[in-house]
Amino acid sequence: MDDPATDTSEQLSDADDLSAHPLTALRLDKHRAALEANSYPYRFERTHLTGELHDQFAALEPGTETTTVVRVAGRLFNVRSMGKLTFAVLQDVAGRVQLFVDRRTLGDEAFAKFAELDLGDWIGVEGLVMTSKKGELSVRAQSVELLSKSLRPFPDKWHGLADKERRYRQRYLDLATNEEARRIAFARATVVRSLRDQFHQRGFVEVETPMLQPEAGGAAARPFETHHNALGVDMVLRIATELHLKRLIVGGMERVFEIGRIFRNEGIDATHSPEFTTLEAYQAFADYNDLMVLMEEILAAVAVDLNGVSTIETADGVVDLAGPYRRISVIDAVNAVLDEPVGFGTDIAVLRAVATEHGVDVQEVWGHGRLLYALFEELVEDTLIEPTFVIDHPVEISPLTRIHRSDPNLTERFELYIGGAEMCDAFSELIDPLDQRARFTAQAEARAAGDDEAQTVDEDFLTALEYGMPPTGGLGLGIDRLVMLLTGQVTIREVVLFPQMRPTE
RNA sequence: GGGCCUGUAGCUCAAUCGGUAGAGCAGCGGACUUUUAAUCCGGAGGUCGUGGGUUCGAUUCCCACCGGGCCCA
Repeated sequence: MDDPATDTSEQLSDADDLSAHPLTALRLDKHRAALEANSYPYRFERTHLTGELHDQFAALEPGTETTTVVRVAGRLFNVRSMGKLTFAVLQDVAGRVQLFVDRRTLGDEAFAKFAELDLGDWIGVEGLVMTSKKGELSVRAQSVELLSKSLRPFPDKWHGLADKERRYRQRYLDLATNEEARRIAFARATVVRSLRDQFHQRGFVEVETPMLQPEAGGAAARPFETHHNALGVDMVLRIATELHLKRLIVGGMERVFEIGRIFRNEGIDATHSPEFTTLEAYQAFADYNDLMVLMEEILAAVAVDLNGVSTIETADGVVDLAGPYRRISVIDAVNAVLDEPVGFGTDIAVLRAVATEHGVDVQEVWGHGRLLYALFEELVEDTLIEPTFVIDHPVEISPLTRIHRSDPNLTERFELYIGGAEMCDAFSELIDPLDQRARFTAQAEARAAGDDEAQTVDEDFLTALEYGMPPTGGLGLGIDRLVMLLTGQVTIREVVLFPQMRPTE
């Protein structure tokens, strides 16, 4: 055998799993025979997706034969042989359709070849549209082509693949066998497209900013570290897109947004992935009040695009994404559940005691702002099921946010909570370079004191601000969490196609 | 980082209070031209995650390790 494409003799040894295992050895033999016969087509001309067939022929009565010839392609599943008649299921991206494989129609030779097919094989079928006696829409096969062989046995036809580890590591099997996996994957794509449409419609320009950066900024998180060989410098993967998008506002782009992956070097759990996707958007001449309205409009539109309605079923009940959403300040939210009200006027020792009493792990360096916000996280966050804007965060925890126009202890910031989870973080952006430098310096001091998530001084960003940034509203939206909410999933791994797992071996 | 649970046939799962394991589906052989997880008959399929320890004997008990899940910090 001179043709390398058909010489498989040295590509798999007898000791190889596929050759050695009885469940795969026969499939492998059939594959080698097909290679030698050079019988695999390079393409298949399809006339209908299965979904299109069901739409077009929904009205056929049971027991109808038509003269309409169609060509469908997909994976073969669920073969039921009656002897001289075989029923099978063909699955494509749109769904499934039954194949009516009748020996008289197909011919003895082709019928025998059909029996050689294995579950999971990719096939192309030409045949006549019909319905069975029970009314099942079917394609009466006139010719069948094996397009690609599946060498490995598929998971259980009824239970599918249930083992979570394998569902994540081998998502292709999950997608091939579990309808829910497909639903979520396509729902995510719909959500992203819908968000993109919404921002485009409002005059926002989609941009891309660096993932590789000399220093991480724009959020409180530890970065992944890497190295650029040619430049000979250490670099980090971005932890936010914020500081570059603001540079574009300085440059006069006025309305920009970016949908992209960011990376944070932290633990993995049901709601945290080391790489996740955010949408950040910045609008010149707008403040945080404008962005709250924008969020209400956009989230309702996305929900409708995906599900047809603005309401969502969650584990905690039905929530409606149609605005307006409730608004409550961080301090009011905390005081709504405390017996004695607290605030910036509260003695710091008393505030620490209250925080400790409610389970906060208080650190010595924390001021009023951080203590108040810690109380919010401890007492309130989980309880916010209906969409709620939590607004006016303390300056201490908001180093990139403009001071509140009516209270110097606070900033003009909001977080949007839905179903007990934070979806969105937004603010009237800090545009004064002098104040921004002071905030960065305070962050650097916290970092020096041991807070390794505190930010560093970004001189390049400060230089940009020194050229003048217009008043701007900016927001960040967690795409993964939004998809979780909209698809009813409780773990982020279910809405990420290939979640990070510990490598095997 | 702490706690709990988990790994058995290709897949989904049982069982053994310590005596080397079963079912359904898939696969293999056979019957069957209207099935819908087809049905019926027959046979086949396992280093019980890995490595130690205890024991006459370990899939089971103990320890460590490698994966995974849930809860907490």
